[in-house]
Formats: sequence, C-alpha cells, structure tokens
Amino acid sequence: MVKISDVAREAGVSAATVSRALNNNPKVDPKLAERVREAAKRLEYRPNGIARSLRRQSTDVLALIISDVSNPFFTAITRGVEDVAQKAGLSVLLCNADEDPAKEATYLSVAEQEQVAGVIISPHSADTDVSRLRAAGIPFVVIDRPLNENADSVMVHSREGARGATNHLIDAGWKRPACVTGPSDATTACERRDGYLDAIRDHGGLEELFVHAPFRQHGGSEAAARLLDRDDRPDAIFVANAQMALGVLAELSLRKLRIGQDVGIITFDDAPWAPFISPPMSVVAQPAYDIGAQAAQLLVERVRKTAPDAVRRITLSTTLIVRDSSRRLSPV
Amino acid sequence: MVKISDVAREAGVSAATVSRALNNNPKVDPKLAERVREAAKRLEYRPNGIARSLRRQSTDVLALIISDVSNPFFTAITRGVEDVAQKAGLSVLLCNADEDPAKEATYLSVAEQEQVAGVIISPHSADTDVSRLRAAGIPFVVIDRPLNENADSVMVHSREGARGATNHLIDAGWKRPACVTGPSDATTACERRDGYLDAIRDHGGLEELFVHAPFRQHGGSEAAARLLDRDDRPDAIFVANAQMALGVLAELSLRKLRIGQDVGIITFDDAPWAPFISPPMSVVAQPAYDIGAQAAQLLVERVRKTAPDAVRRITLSTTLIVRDSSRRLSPV
DNA sequence: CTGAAAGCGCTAACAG
DNA sequence: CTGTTAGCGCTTTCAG
Repeated sequence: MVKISDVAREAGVSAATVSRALNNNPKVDPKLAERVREAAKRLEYRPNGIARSLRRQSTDVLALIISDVSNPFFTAITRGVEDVAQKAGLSVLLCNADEDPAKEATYLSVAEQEQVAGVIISPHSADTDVSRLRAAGIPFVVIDRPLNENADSVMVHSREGARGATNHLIDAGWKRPACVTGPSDATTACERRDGYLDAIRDHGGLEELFVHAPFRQHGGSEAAARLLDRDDRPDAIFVANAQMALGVLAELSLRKLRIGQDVGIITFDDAPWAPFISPPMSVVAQPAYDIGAQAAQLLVERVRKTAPDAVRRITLSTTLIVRDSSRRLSPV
Repeated sequence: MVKISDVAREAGVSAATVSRALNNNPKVDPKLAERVREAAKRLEYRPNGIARSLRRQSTDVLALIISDVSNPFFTAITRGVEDVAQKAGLSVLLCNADEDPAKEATYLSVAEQEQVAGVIISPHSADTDVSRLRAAGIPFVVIDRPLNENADSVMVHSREGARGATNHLIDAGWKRPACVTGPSDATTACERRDGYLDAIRDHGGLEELFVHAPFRQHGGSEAAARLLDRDDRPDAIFVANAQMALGVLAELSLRKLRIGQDVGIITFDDAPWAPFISPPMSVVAQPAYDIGAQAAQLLVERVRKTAPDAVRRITLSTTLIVRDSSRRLSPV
C-alpha cells in the first residue's frame, strides 16, 4: 500500500504539502501542486479513507437503514437518497434491517462505530432507540414511520391515503370492505388501518374488518385467508402494501374469486407491476423517490451544518390511482 | 465520545487491558475482565470502529456492488449475502452501481479507500477494472457477469437457460420467436441473446430477431416497439430480464396484442409478480438467493484465509418454469 | 497476567 | 506558502 509519505518523497516535498495539494487547498503553489498530483498518479496513490476519517473525526458516508430491500417502495427511496447524496459528494451505505429490530439495532450500532456522517432510517417501530446516535452527535432523519421523539423527518399522509382508498372502495359500490395491514407494532400499518376505520365510521352501518400480519407476501396471504374464511366474508380489500397485495392476489386466485366481480381490491404503493396484473391494480401511490430525495437533502444540510437548528418535519401526500381492480363490474 | 482511556480510568486498569478484556483475550484475569466490562457498560462505551480498523488494517464490512437495486433479482442476491455475512459477523455495505460504469468505479474506489474486508461485485462489463482491489489485497468475488480475468465467481448458466426458454417457445408452436435483451456491453445480455440464437439455429429456417436495449422497463418497451413495428413481426418474445418484461407487457397492451394468442412470452427471472399477471408469466428462474449465499461463503473463506489459493468458480443452473404466457392457445 | 510505549496514515496547528 | 510536530483511538509488541 502506497502512503502519503511515499508520494511526499517522490515529489520531494513534505507529507503535509501532499495532503494540502490533494485536498485542493488553495494556498499551495500551483506548480508544486501539479508535481504532487503527478507523483500521486505515478504511484497510483489512494488516500487511506480510514486514517483520514480518524483524523478528521468524520466520514463521507451516509447510512440508509431501510426496513426491507425487496420492497420496491424502499428501493425507490434509495434512488432518491443516492441521487442527492452523490451530488453532495457523499456515498451511501445501504442497510437492510429486514423488519427485524435486532438487525436494525446492529446497523445503528455499526453506523455509530463507523462514524458515518449521517443516518436516514425508517424505524421498525416508534420505540426504536436512536439515543446513541444523538449521543454520538450523528445527525439523522426519520422516514416513512414516525418516532416517539422529536426529529427531522419526511413522512407521508398514510392515514388520509388509506381513508381515501377505502372511501373509493365504498363509492365504487362495495358493501363490506376489509383491511389487510402490516404488524401492529409498525406505525404505518396502524395508520393505514386507522384511515380505513375513519372511512368505515364516516359511512356508518359498516362492519370493521381488519387483520394485522407481516408486511410480506405470505403475510398478505395469511391475512386474506383469515378474512375469506369468515361466513360473512368481505367483498373488498384495502391492502397496506404492495408485497402483501401479491399475497392477497395469490389467496384470491386459490379460491377462484374474481377481482371486480366477487371482490374489489386496492393497495398502498404503486409497484411497477401494478398496471400489468389482471385487472390492473388500483393503488395509493406514495412519492417514494421524493421521500428519499428530501430526506437526503435535509440530512446533507445537517451534515454541512447549513440547516437551522429547529427540527424540520415534512409530510408528503399520496395519490389515488384508480385502475380496474377496485371497480365493481356487476353491481347488485 | 467516551474512549478506551475513560473506561481504563473507570476500571482502574490500563487501556491495553481494556482492549484485551473487551476483545475476549483469554489471558486476562476473569475478575478484571468483568470489572472492565462493567465499567464499559456503565459509561456506555462503544469502541471506535475507525480507530480499530486503522490499527488492525482491516474492517468487518463487506461491500456488495450490484447493478441495480430495483431489480428483484439483485435484492434476492442481497438477502443471500446478508444472511451468510451476518453469521460470520460481517456487515454488508450495499452499493447500487445502477448500471453506470462511473458509479461502479466510484464504489470500487470507496471500497478500496475504506479498506473493506472483501467485495462482491456484479460488474457492469467484462472490462470492469478491479486491478486496484487486487493491488490493495482486497479479496473479491464476481457474480452474475463474468470478468475478463481469472477470479472467484458465482455465475449462472445463462446461455443454456436462454436456449431452453427459446426452445420451449418453439416447441409450444410459435413460429417467429424474437429476443429482447440488455445492452450489448453487458455480458449477461449477450449470453442470453446467444442462447436464443443457439436455439434458432438448432431448428433451422427461423429468422434471427433480437434487439439490445437497457436492462430497464423502458428498455423493454423500446425494444418491443422496434420488433413489433416490423411488417413481419415476431409472434413470440424471449425477454432477458424481468424489468424489461414489464416494458414488453406495456407495449403489448398498448397495441392490444393478446398474450397466448397473438404472441407468446417468456422471461428471465422469476419476479414475485410473475404468477399474477395475466396470463401468468413463464420464466427462467435464477437461483438468486443461492448466488448471493455462495458468493458470500466464498468471500468469507477468503477473508478468513481458510480457502485454498486456487481460484474457485461456481456455476449454478436455471430452472424453466412454464406458466401460461408461453403457451399457444389457438394453434394455426 | 498487566502496563508502557509505539504507531496505523492522515490532517491541522503552529512555526518559519 | 511549506515543513515540523502532534495526535485522532485503538491494538499490539515488548518488558516486567
């Protein structure tokens, strides 16, 4: 490994000058700087990022801790984060907590030990412990799911989105809309359930039918099975995320229930495949890319200390996209 | 930030002893060790990973550089990598090169500067330059796409899979199968095209119809459009990845072409949504999770230096899953 | 078994 | 503008 002192010797200057030249410090003689750059190139010198971080007491990497890499919603967020981080010269370390509080804690701890410049996290629950980040002075912004404490955040009006989706189902003529949502310790799962309940109560005379299950395809299947096993089974389902929706679809097909006739369906998240299933899936789209981009923007400003001290909270809106899965083809 | 010397003072020992105790060095008095652990806990001490890495000249993180986070194939790989890395006590830093050689180079450079313990990479092209990794002594394993050099790797028999898919199309009665594949600088794109060509030539009398486009949904749309604009348009399409397949689907629906009647389709990668589109999509499934798991296993052994010196190359097979999109409903 | 001391590679004060 | 010096926090010889 070639180090700074090697370059210094090659260029006939001191290590300090090499450091300054390579970091574009303006008060170094342009000629010398050029000589240094050439020497560095000749030797294929790469600064040791670790040593640099230790000395500077800071790094150029952000950690993005997400709940599930295989959820397209989170990968879309990732792109938003990466695009703005890259513009700011920061790399992003993507951590997949996998809806597992233990993994989440591990990554939080890694972020601390590796002294990342900042963290963007979609916490598994509102109780996720970020105190160590605070203690270590690492700025962070919370996305997707709120935290039981005051922090910069970029959220979505989940509840309103859910309410709108459920209302849409009712307006379309479905008589017994149910809700399939995520685990009860995930705030987004509860908010979407509550939005569903808001709509049910608004209309009166409707039964509250919801079930919690993991935010995964199998969770969707299980929840749907439980609902459809009832004697008074629902005739429409509002699903809280796209992966669960796939599970619901599987269960529906197993039971030979036809979408649009026997049952209506609408889901949170406009997954890429939503327009292509049959019938095309109605969705509540979240501005995933923007969530990531705005969170990264906030974080970069914190890292650069160009942001005001006050906590900033951004809440974005969802968009109802009606395709065919929620329409009622043969009304009674 | 509480550091090792603080713990040393609190426990009334030297920093060296704290270090040894916390690293479970067996030759430290159990009583002392206990005292140290208590002191550390009391002070909420967290070792500074950066300082440790600088001193040890190594880290506990692997970098996984993938071509596209939003491709389910790569997220499935990611899970495989994470599961085995975690068991080995290593964290994984996920880097999204986004099919962009510049981003890829950046991440390679980050991996080097941050002295990661090892790298798993799906190189954008066979010419991707990993010489710096070699020079820095960082072990790496190549996945998905081969490199123009001898290295540990976990690949898939793409060409055979593509050939099998095309043969299946022909056997199903389609008369003019075409191929929509990725960019010509991506090796997997070429292999899948070549597998298609193998099948075409095997049968004789068939025209070679293929088009290269980006490995993205819009790439699939564009390629399909080009193919379907021909006077002698194909009646079946073998698509080289799931994201492109979605684009092809979009184009087909735009032109009101019915799958199974007007056109047959089969794609690489068993995306979660494949069974749910209409008709259910036939696919060539890749063992994505295993690719990740085996690559990580190889890498861990390199990192731990428990592997033989010889380069190891693993090639996994694909599985043809016939659903309905490739069947011909009304044969001529 | 424990402590003192050296040093990983870099950058920031401080002189010159 | 450049060089010398000191240390970031940790681990690891080397003595004791």
